[in-house]
Amino acid sequence: MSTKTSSREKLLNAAIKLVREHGYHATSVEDLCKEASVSKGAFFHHFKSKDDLAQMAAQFWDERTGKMFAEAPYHDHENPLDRVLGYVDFRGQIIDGDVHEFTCFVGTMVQEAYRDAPEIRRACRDSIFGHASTLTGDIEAAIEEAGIKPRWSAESLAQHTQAVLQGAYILAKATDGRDAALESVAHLRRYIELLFENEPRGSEA
Amino acid sequence: MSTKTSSREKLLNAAIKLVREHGYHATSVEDLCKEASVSKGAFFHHFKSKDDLAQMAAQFWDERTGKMFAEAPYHDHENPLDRVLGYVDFRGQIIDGDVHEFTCFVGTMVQEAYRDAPEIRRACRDSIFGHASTLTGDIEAAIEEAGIKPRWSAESLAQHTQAVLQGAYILAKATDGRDAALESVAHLRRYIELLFENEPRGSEA
DNA sequence: GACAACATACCAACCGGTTGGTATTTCACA
DNA sequence: TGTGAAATACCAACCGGTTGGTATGTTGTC
Repeated sequence: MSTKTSSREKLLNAAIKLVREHGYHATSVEDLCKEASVSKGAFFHHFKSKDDLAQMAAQFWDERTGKMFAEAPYHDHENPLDRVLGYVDFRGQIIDGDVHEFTCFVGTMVQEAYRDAPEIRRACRDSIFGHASTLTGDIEAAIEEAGIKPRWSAESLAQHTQAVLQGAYILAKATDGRDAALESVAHLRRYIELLFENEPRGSEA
Repeated sequence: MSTKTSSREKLLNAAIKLVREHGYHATSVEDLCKEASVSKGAFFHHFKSKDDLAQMAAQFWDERTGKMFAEAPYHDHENPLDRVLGYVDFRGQIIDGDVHEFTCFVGTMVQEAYRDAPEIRRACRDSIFGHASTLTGDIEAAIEEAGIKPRWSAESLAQHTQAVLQGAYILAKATDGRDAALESVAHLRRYIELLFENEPRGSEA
């Protein structure tokens, strides 16, 4: 339990920072070592390869963001729909600062790795869809509480929230600003509100 | 008017193909030359640099897809809302084949270039938002026809459709399949339907 | 003295880009 | 219509720098 961060963790954090800024292939092993203030020897002591680091960084990101969302205040709402909408609001709140500070590490990386690095792809997929699955319980409860029989599944809506967020980040990158992203999050919130206001109640439409 | 495609155009097409498959930085100039069956000399005769090709390819993609959407059948609907929903359905229909065949070239590239290559970023932004703007007219007409006074703007909804599509492509890449993307497009369609069913009519809510 | 945790020096392959040169097309003017 | 000079289109060989990865040595700790 040393006070200073281990080399391994410094490299993991460097990967998250530099990949979000420049992308995976544009970030060299030397860039990562410089950012983490470690030698190349240390890098290859802790990781088999650059791809190995990427895979581990995806898991590290998943754990880090997992904790952050688990501790977020939106879980405190009694009403399950309020928890879902609270999640969306929370996602809007953390769209702040520079683009590379609020965009998604695994969403960025999977675009560069999905075809040529299947292990990275799977690690990113697990992070995105694992995070989405933390929403399905609340969505299911909201469906039950509203007494509706939707044609869409809770899982599908949870995954759709991730699609909207990932797409919002692309608009943010394209414009180099957060405004377009926030607009999309507002549309997502409105969609969920409409879904629970207007689905047919207690019958298959 | 020669029958064979020019070297310049072959390189542009090679860029679109290889960047969609492997990403921008993972695609080397030599890869592009091999794919286009031209020499490196020809490459640098037609383009100042790799970044220059990328910028030109973004414009080329914009023109190509612009024609494709201009000729698509959804414009034929009399009702403007049907044209908007027809557009979304059309976007769903072209999500077919391998992932790299239906994903967006400029959306992929802007993620790798937004910070270090501002000219590429701008070219990608112009393509995405220019395409979005082809929808605003129909959305405005649909608003007028429905007699609603929405809190959202036509432009904002048009841009949101692009966010959903870009995000859908990320889910497709993460899963290496189209199913999750199609689900998100279905959610987008449902959102637009709900917006025009349920907005307050003729008054500010 | 065994082992993890590094550091240094190094490598072959590859990178974007340049060079000097040639084949082909275009076009003004006799 | 013929001609020559300029512009265009292209090619193979090459360049210095960078790449991911390795080989070998050193240090601190149990």
